[in-house]
Order: sequence, then C-alpha cells, then structure tokens
Amino acid sequence: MTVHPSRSLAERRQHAADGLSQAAEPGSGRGIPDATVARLPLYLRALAALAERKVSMASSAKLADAAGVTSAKVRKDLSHLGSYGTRGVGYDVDYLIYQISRELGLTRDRGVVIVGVGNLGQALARYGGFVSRGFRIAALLDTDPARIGDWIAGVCVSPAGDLEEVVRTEDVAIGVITTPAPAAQPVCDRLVAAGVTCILNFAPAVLCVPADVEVRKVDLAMELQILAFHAQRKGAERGSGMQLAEAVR
Amino acid sequence: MTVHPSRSLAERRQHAADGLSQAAEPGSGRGIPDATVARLPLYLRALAALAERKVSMASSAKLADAAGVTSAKVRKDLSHLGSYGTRGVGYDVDYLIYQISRELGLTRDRGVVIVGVGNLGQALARYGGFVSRGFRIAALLDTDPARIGDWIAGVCVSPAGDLEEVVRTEDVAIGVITTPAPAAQPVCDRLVAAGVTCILNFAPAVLCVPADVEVRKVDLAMELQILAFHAQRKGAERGSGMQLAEAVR
DNA sequence: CTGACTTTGTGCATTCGTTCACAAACGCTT
DNA sequence: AAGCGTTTGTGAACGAATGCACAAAGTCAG
Repeated sequence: MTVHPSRSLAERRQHAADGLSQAAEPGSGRGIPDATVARLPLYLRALAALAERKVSMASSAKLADAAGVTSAKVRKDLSHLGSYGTRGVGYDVDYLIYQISRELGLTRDRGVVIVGVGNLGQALARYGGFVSRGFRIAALLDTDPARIGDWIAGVCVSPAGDLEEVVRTEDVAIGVITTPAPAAQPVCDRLVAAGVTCILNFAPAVLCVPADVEVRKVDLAMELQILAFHAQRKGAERGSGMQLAEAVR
Repeated sequence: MTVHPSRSLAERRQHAADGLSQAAEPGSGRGIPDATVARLPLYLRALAALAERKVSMASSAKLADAAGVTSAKVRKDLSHLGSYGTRGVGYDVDYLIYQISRELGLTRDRGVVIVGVGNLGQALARYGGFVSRGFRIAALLDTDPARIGDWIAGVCVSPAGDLEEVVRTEDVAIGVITTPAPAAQPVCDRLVAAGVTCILNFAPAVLCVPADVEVRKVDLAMELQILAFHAQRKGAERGSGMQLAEAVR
C-alpha cells in the first residue's frame, strides 16, 4: 500500500477506486481552475434545490440541467474535487453538498464586514442569502454620523474608524465595499492593512491591491451596459432579415 | 406558452453572431468577442475619469492603468471597434468615449423595467449609476399590494400585471429581475413573451430562455462563496503547513 | 457468472482569450 | 526631407476553457 502518512488536510476518506490515478491528487484542492471554482456555488444551489425535493441521487445530466450547464462540464468540474460519483449511478446529493461546502470553506462561519451603508449596503445587509449560507455580518461601517447607531438586520452601524478593531477582534476575512467611488480605494487600503485578504467591490472604481489579495467586483451599471450592447445588436438585425420576429406566443 | 419546456439549455450563450464570418467592418462591429464587450464599459468609466481631469489624449498604457488591465488588452479590444487611435500619440479621449458609447448603444436612451421592489430592487432604483448612463427606469413592478403606489426615485410602483403593457408602450428592451427565486422563472417568461430580449437576473435561480434572449446573472451569495474559497485557500497556507506538502516542490 | 445497460472520469481536439513582439505609422526636430 | 522616438495595430505564440468520445467501472436481471 502506498499510503502517504502525512497527507493533506483533514482525513482522507478511502476513495475506493484509487487505481492508477496518481497525478490528480483528489481532494487536496490545489489546482482547481478558476472557472470551476466560480461554478461550485452554482452546483451547490442546484444540489440544495434537489435535496429539497427529496432527491438523493443525481446524474451529471440531471445536475447539469438544474444548474444550467452541460453535463460534461459538471463531470469535469466535480472531478477536480475528487472521485465523488459512482459510475452507473451518479452523485449522492447530500454527500456532494458536503464536499462542495467543505471545498468552498463554508463549513466554518466567516465574518464579513460591509463598508458603506447606503442603498446598496443596506440591501446587502438585509439580504437573507448571506446569513443563510454561513456568512456572519461582523459589522456595518459608515462615515455618516446620521447613520451611525442605526440597527439594520440586527447589526448596529458603527463608525468607519472601528474598521481595524472589528477586523482584528472578529477575525474578518472578507470585506464588502459599498461606498461611493472616491472612498473605495482608501477603504480598500485600510481593509488590506488590517489583514483582509478577500474583497468584494461594488463601487465603480478600479481597486489597486497587493498580489496576495483577491478582489471581485460587481458593477451594476456595467452589467446594464453590456446588455445594452446586445439589445442594440438584436435591434439592428430586426431591420434586415430575421428568422424569428415576434413568433413567441 | 413556453417554447421548449424540457430543453436542456446547453448552448445558450454560444452564438456570437457567427453568421457572417466577416468582422472587418469597423462601424458595424459585428464580431466583437464577448470578453471585449464586457470590458468596454470599464474603458468607458476610465475614459470618463480622464476626461474629468481634462486629459484630452491617452495612450493605451495610460488607459490600461486607469482601467486596471494590460495595455495589450486595451489595444486589441479597441482595435475591434476600428482604428480610432493615432500612432505615436494615443487615443483622443472624447472621441473614444463617443465611439464606445455608440458601440454599446448608449447614445439612445433605453427603457428598463425592474420587477421586484424588495431590498435589492429599491436599492437599484435609487442607484444613480443607472439614470446617469442613459438608462431610464420605465417601471417598478411588484405583486405586494402594500408596495404598489409607493414612489421610489421618482417612479411609482405598479402592479406586476402591468408588465406587458409597460414593455409595449415604453419600448423596454431590458428587464431586471429582483424577485425571490421562485418568482424568477415566471417573471422571466412573461418578460420574454412581452418582447424583452435582455435580462439581468439577481434572483438565485437558473433562468431558461429561448436562444435569442441574452441573460446575465448577478448572484451576491455566489460571489461571497467564491471569495470564501480563496479565503480558505490563503488561510490554510498561513495557519500551518498542512497543505502544500513536499510533493509539490 | 455473464451480459446488457448506465454513468463517471478523462484524454484529446477545438475554440476562445491573453500575451508577446514587431513592423508600420505618426509627430517632432533638425 | 530625413532621422528619431513614440505608440498603434496585429500576426503569432501561448494558455485556459470547453466540448467530444470512449474506456473503465458500476448496477441489475436472469
């Protein structure tokens, strides 16, 4: 038996079919492509919907349909996590939920700090999807004295000066920026200096961060503009020959 | 009535107007890659910031810095729109703003309907970034009688039953879905049936649409989960040398 | 046990996107 | 007009992601 004694994190469950797979290093999660990581939450949502309907097993085709992707993509994506499927049968829904949750780090609750309690910040704070998925709002921060002291979704709005202390005491790993654009970079700098390594930026500004900090951005105006491009493209085709004009009934 | 109820939406985002292989026509801009289109709003924002600082010309390097991308990417992206730069000099800021705006279809104002006036819907309605970029909120729709009649950002909340009429009379091309997940697909079907060809979906649900309808999705919980993955990855490396065993090096 | 059937996991080809490197084009100076 | 420095536009190399096809591995019936 070629069992590695000091193997990667946690315990390695005995994946029965070890066979000849040596390069994959299942479960260690080292080389998961970004595109796959971005889809894991999608699968998680689809699996949760299946579990709600008391479905205990799901093939890649069924999962693909529920997630809106192709079955080949599902299989390749899941294969990066390890061999958690059974050939001829499919994937165990509950077990796969657990494995993906573990890979995403959702098994342990994570503190999130939201900086900027404007329209969007308030909406995010009240959005149930955060808390229900293991994210705890550690703090709501703002510079406006009129807002400080307000209670939103059971959390009190604190002055922005508390940022460093909150990050330290609450072990915050994720910062959400919902400030106006000019305040975004200074806030970002303070978050990074305080030890935050992952930032979700809703402000319409380009953030400059060290290489070891992960930034994801959501720009609502940008999304609309992209759609406007497609709307124009479709609209232009309407003038010439179209095969499906208003045939949708 | 839905067109393909059980149709797997495998190849939904695939056609990028490949009908005509020719893409050399600068003005028409038929074959612009999706990745480039997604960055055009980013360039637009960067250019607007430069224009505000009275910068009249900008090289690809300067633009790249302002947009947070590489200069090669800027040049290749802009080359898809046509030759709007001057060698040895750079790009004229105002002219480029006009060209990109035109390509994105922002020169003519576009009606947007927001369905679902909850936390997020309200925040979007009040978000200034929409109106300031040529998007007009044609209607706010909701099913909750308690919300109907409210005035948000100068727009009155109408009953969801008005959807078809609003889309028709206001020539709405873009629909924004901010309903709870279960209501998303029915709302989507009604939008599509009414003639909306572009949909921005904030509901945590997979939408099934005909091939000629463009859907973009923004899932806030999903973004946080992706960040959680990176947070865990970084955290594991820092805390102890569990992962990254000696095998890799 | 055998054989028919189902489904995973994965090598391979293809398509899509990014990066590199450089000739062509432009302004400016002489 | 000619030479010099700068910057664009683009072919080509490279890399990542997707789709395809099929062997391996499982279930199930008899």
